[in-house]
Formats: sequence, C-alpha cells, structure tokens
Amino acid sequence: MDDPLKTSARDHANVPAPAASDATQVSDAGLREFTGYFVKRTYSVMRADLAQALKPFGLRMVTFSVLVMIVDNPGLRQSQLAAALAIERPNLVVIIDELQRRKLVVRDRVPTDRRAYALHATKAGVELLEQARQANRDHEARVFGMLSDAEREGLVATLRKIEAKYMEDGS
Amino acid sequence: MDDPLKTSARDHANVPAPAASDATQVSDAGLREFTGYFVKRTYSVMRADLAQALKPFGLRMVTFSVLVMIVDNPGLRQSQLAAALAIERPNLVVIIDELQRRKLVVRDRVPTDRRAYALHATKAGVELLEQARQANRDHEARVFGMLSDAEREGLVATLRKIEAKYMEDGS
DNA sequence: TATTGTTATACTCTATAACTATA
DNA sequence: TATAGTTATAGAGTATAACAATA
Repeated sequence: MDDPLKTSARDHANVPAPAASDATQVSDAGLREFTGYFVKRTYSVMRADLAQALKPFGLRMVTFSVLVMIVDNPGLRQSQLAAALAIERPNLVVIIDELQRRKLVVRDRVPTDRRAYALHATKAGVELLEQARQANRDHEARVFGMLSDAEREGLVATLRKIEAKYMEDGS
Repeated sequence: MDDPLKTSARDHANVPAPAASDATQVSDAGLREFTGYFVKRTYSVMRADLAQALKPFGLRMVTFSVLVMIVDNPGLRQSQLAAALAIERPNLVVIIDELQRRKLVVRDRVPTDRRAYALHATKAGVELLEQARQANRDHEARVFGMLSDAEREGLVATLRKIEAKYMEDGS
C-alpha cells in the first residue's frame, strides 16, 4: 500500500473538471468518432464465440482458416498460404507443425523446387474440417444471426472494400 | 533435417485429390461463408495502422480508449471503466498504472467508498489526448476513407447491432 | 458475503531478425 | 543474389485464480 502510484495526491491545479460521475451514466460519446473501436468490439465478440465453437475439434481460428485453404487448394505452398491469409511465414510454420502432428495435413517435397513443401489435407483433416465448418455455421448464426441478409452482405462487402482499398493504396 | 514432421512420407491413401496447384490462382472460396474471417482481416489492418498512428504519443489502442473515457467521464471508477470498455479488471490495473506513471491520469481515493479510486485526467493527459484524437482522425481517413458516409454509418450501425444483440442473448 | 482493486500467471497472437538449403 | 522454410524471441493482447481491504 506504499506504492507511490496508488497514494499520490491529486494535482488539482491540473484538472479542469473534478466532478465525480458517481452513480451517473457512463458516457461513451467520445468513442462515436472512433470507428476502429467498434470493429474491435465486434472482433472480440466474434473471436471469443468462434474459439469456443472450434474448441471441441482442437482448432483455433487460424488453424481452421489454414485447414480450409489447404483442403480447397491441394498442393498449396506455405509461402502462398501465408500470403493468402496474411500470416507471417514464421508463424505459419508452427501452425502447420501442429496440424501435421495431428495428422490432419502433410508436407510433400516439391520435386521441381526442393526448397518448397506442397501441402495436402489427409482424410482425417478433410473429415474434421467438415465438422468444424458446421460448428462455424452455428457460430455465425449466433454472432451474425440478428442481421438481415442485406445487412450481412453489406457488412462483408464493406469489410472487403476496406481491406482491398487499404492494401492497394498504403502499406 | 531429421525432424519427422518434415521428412514423413505422405500417406497417399489418405488423400483424395493429389493435384498440385502450382502456379495456379489460390482460391479463397472456402472463406466466403466465413464472415468472422473478414471481420478479423479488417481488424488487423485497422489495428496495425492505428498502432502506428498512436506511436508518436506513446499510446496503444487500449490506452487511447481508456484516456478518452477518463477525459469524458471525470471521476470514473476503474470497475465502471473496465465494464464500459469490456476490459478485464486485472488488465486495466496495469493500463492505469502506465497512464499514471506518465502523469496523464491520477487515481483519487473516493471518500464514500474507500475501496474505489476515482479516475481523472491531468492537464497533460487532456492535451495529449487532443493530439492523439487528431492522429486517430487521420488514421480513420486512411482506413475508412474509401467508404461513403452511408457505408461508414451502415458499418458502425451493423457492428453495434451485432454486439448489442449478442450480449443481450447469449454470453 | 460481496465488491474494488490488486498480484501473479499463462496462453494466444503478432512481428522481426537471422539462419539453412536451395534456386 | 533471391526465395522457401525455419528457429528463436519478444512484445501485445487476453483470461483466470486468488488475495487484501472495504462495504
């Protein structure tokens, strides 16, 4: 209790309005012009629900996405996959390690380029993904089910537009 | 190079379609029914740009949000703040520590409830936030500037609807 | 008993530098 | 010289259990 951070007297000269909002309503008006905040809140809600949904299959959001891409693109290289999902290559390595350890995907040497690995899903990987996709649909119903079809399509269209245009312009 | 993960021969019997998508286009069709994926991508782009924008002020997204709330709600308690921003109380403690160490906010004992602290921004905190808010506006122009007013308002309305309804129903 | 703030901790996510083996 | 994959590592972000002080 002698932590100076917790015991420091308030410098009243520095504070314009010392009014204490005791039992009054907390205002989030200052967040209104903070679009990114709402993106983050939705992301948090979505991520937490999806993590729970995928837990029974031992998958996380990123391993689920990776499995989707490998099943849909047999022979995909790690570098292609990393670029497609915007995952740093070093991080993808341990993700593939994890999926391979569980025998859901395999790494095949590419004869024409011995630096590269071609990724394929195993039968177990395809089957697990099928179940996980259903869990994802249930998750989407929970998280996005209150939206009309038009709202949901508008949301995705807007999100794609943001990313595409931002990537095209800046960074 | 004797890591079994990297040298394991592929079990061809387990793989339905061994076709290698060598130089062909990578398909992300399987992500189409994965709304959360697009939320995540937009969140990633936004977070990276905002982090850069706030760096000159020594702020992160979360410290910026916290500072906004304290400036707009003088006397706010930590527990109210944690609830308002959906931050776990233990995590908020170190965030407030950080802001207080930099003399941007102060913790005042509440006479009527000696367990609680009332949070206030200092003059330095208010001034820094003013600059950071401008940096956030510039950031928003970069990340969301390609949207029409209607699209941007629709996006925020949809995001708020998702979170409000999800909180009301489930978890 | 319940709540406020706290400590400690652990796990996930993300990012970067530097290495190897191939091209 | 450049690229594919890798190793190691560090910093954020997030979540939970358990505690002291106070209500």
